[in-house]
Amino acid sequence: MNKPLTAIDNCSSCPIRHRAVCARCDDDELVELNGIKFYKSYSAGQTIAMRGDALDVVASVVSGTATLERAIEDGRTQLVGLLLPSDFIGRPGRATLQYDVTAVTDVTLCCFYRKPFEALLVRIPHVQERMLEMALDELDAARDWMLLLGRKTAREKIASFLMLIAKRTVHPDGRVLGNTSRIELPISREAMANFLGLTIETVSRQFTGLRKDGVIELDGNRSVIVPDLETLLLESGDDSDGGPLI
Amino acid sequence: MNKPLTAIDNCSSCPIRHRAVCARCDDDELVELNGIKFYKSYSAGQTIAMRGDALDVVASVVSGTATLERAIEDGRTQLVGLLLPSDFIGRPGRATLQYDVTAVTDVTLCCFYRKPFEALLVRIPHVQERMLEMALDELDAARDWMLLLGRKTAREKIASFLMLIAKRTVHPDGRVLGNTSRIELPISREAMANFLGLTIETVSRQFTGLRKDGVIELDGNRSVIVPDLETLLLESGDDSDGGPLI
DNA sequence: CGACCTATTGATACGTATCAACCCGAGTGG
DNA sequence: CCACTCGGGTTGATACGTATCAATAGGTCG
Repeated sequence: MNKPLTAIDNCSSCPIRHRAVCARCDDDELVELNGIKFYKSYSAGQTIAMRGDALDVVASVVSGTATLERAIEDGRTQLVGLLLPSDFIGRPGRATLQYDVTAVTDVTLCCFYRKPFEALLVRIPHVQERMLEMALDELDAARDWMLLLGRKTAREKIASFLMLIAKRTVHPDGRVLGNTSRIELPISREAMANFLGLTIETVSRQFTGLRKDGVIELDGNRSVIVPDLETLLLESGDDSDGGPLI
Repeated sequence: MNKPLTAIDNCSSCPIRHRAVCARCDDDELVELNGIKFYKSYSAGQTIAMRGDALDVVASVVSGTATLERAIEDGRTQLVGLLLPSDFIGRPGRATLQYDVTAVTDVTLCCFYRKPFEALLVRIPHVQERMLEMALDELDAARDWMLLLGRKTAREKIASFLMLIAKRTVHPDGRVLGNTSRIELPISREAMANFLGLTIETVSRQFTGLRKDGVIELDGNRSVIVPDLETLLLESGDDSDGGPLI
């Protein structure tokens, strides 16, 4: 499913070249990054790292989907990040990982050892600028997610989640709204439940409810057809005047 | 209640000198910051800025408490940030504000016009480094908050909130746990409810419950005495092995 | 003193969790 | 080729936690 590594071992042909931490780098800087990067792949279901692990490596997601989650002892789990291609894993300046990272599909990472990467942050301001921009974007996303978790109903949560995936998936230059669209769900019902602060049963019931009301159609477990994205947006409880998210 | 502006108009005597965006600056850089900063004060209850406003100014909280919140049309509101001294308001590179910002106590801000501040970010890497560090800290805090909102019970939410305030309030060098402590609540029951994804009535009931169980004592509406912080920590549902947050 | 705001307490409703059964497609092995 | 099992998903009955609606209490200010 993933491109073989050989196809992307040169940064200039990398699929996340223009969205990841390296987005602003010029050719010279890219050469430097290229020199210290290495790829690592994980198969679906595999644990990439666990809370408390030493954080020796930071990485960008090149392909596939991973999750960031936080758990309490009694088993309750909250997904706190959905890592899609171009998203960054790990944090410069911190020695241990705060969250569990899991590959939900086959995943390929573009990795850097943390120490040299930190040194590089200082030398190449373009990387640091992009890191800051990405961190602030994630912060905004996290805050929207807090509104969802704290104040939205189960149905609104599901609709919001579908909109989120639709937005992240669609061509960055393309329009999103106003027409039929197929949404490929990157995660299972259980992961969705953990993302939305719900149980798997409630997630399932809300899918059924939205289907019966004609808002969505289901095509297998991992694919949703949305006849009218505007209707779905209304169900999500989000302001229409929210401004462009990407 | 606040120090008069004249007492802090020199950066070197500023109370947030070592925690705000300027924390890593040397004396020369401080002079440059000093040259373009200006103070602005708001009284308790005042709106500092609203969602959609042009973001011409960015600022650090010097004293007082402000909130960042997100609302949906029907009145549901979620607090997405609690801004205490040294916290930063606004985002370089973005032209409009995403959240409503309100002063909950009298607040003094150290302001910069956004454009010159952005230029300064490029010139003074120390500021950008610190901005990145602070953004990542906030991201971690937001993720912890997502766990709270999505998975914790009302009682755990209240206990977690009290622990959060205790941690932010205590002397940065001082120990927190193991002894009696008085926590001054910076916000009203309503704001707490909006922070925790609860109603004001539930917040009140949980306070009563924790009081009846001897976990806390109430001294007026804005002050909580905690006989044993360890007990409160247990009530919060957080792992004890969570590592130091600050 | 009365008006008002914030917080508390009470009665009840409602949404989601919980517990349990069932369905379905994919492997797997006889 | 079919029976079996297994994991993920759906559906149903019921329980429980928190929201909602309503009344009361306490403090502050005019």
